[in-house]
Amino acid sequence: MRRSKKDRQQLLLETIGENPFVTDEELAERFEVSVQTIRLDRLELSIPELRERIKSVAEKNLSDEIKALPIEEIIGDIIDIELDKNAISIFDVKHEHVFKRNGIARGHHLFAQANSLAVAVINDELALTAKANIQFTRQVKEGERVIAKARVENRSLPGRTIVEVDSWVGGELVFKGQFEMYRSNIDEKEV
Amino acid sequence: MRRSKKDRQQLLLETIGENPFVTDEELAERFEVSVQTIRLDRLELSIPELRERIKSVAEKNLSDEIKALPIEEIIGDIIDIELDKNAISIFDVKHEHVFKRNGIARGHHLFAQANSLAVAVINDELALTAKANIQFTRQVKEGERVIAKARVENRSLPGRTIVEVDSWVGGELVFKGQFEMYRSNIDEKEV
DNA sequence: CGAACTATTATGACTAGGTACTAATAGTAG
DNA sequence: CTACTATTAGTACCTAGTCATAATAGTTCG
Repeated sequence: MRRSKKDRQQLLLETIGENPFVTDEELAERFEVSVQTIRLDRLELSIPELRERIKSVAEKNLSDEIKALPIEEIIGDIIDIELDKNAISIFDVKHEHVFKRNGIARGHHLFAQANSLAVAVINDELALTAKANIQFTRQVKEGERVIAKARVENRSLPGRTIVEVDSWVGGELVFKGQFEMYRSNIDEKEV
Repeated sequence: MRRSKKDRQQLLLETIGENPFVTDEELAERFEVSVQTIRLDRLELSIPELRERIKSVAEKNLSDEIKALPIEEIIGDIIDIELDKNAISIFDVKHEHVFKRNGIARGHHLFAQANSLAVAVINDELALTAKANIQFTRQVKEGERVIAKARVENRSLPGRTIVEVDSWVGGELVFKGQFEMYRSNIDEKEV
């Protein structure tokens, strides 16, 4: 045994988690076991075969697109949403989001996350940002995870909705914005 | 012939475009032709097989680096710049920048262009946005060219610089923002 | 009329990346 | 020694195709 069964299976989960596109054959080579062993492992761990994995990734994508009234191209992953009330999204700051020179996240990514969330939380297909008032209260670095929390204010004008978005890294406030959103379905009943 | 070859192939393109998960067999039933005919059609139209289609949908989704924003160092092309004074950039609104639903540009792209320009115009390697006050004054559609003009205000505070950015499409103002930028190379503490 | 051509269908051999099942072997524990 | 686990091997079968070849039906040209 190169590794214990348990270790290998743990690694297998991680490996497939990172890259669902890997075949049993490739995995067998990587772990220096036979293809059959990999298949037994997958069976025990209830990991579906390659094609099913790919399919589910694709379906997840497609279903996002279908249900995509507001959620078309959100920056960050929405993990919780209650339309017209509040929403939370996560955005992991990666290498491509930061200034090369100092590793600090470019402001527009934080803005994009907040703006996306503000658009998404509004229960309106055509929500658009009209104005925004924002502050970057702390610099965000590569590798940090930004949690944005949006809440819709009640004191909204007709046809306009105010959304407050606060973004946090750990316990620290890194971004604060007030978004004035235009909405189209002012007094209409919508589905 | 139930339909002409041309009609069927046109419909085939649309059908697969709407639902890439459909098999040749299902298509054959739908169009009342043999599976072989469907395959010939796909060959002529260069439509890849089901598995390849699913895979590409999945891959598109998985590369959230692309999804997260293909934002390089600068959004838009800077066509004129005078450090600490003013700068101009051009940003062409393409398909990937707009809401699918209505073809209106997502606010964060206009913000990103303006923010990028505000950072660039500051004669400081480590310029960062501290606050911004922005307005989206007119909707921008796919295909339009946005010209952003940044000018640095003199009335800046120590360690801070105010940059005004106005963005235009043709003669119309589409975006207006006031950016308060940090700068490090004034005798201030490191940021 | 027959030859030429297009469109369609059928057939068979082969492929990747599996599932499901059976069987053999190596190594360890009681 | 026996029981058991872990691993490997092999076979048949599956889906959703590719590729090549051939047969057939219908139409058009001369």
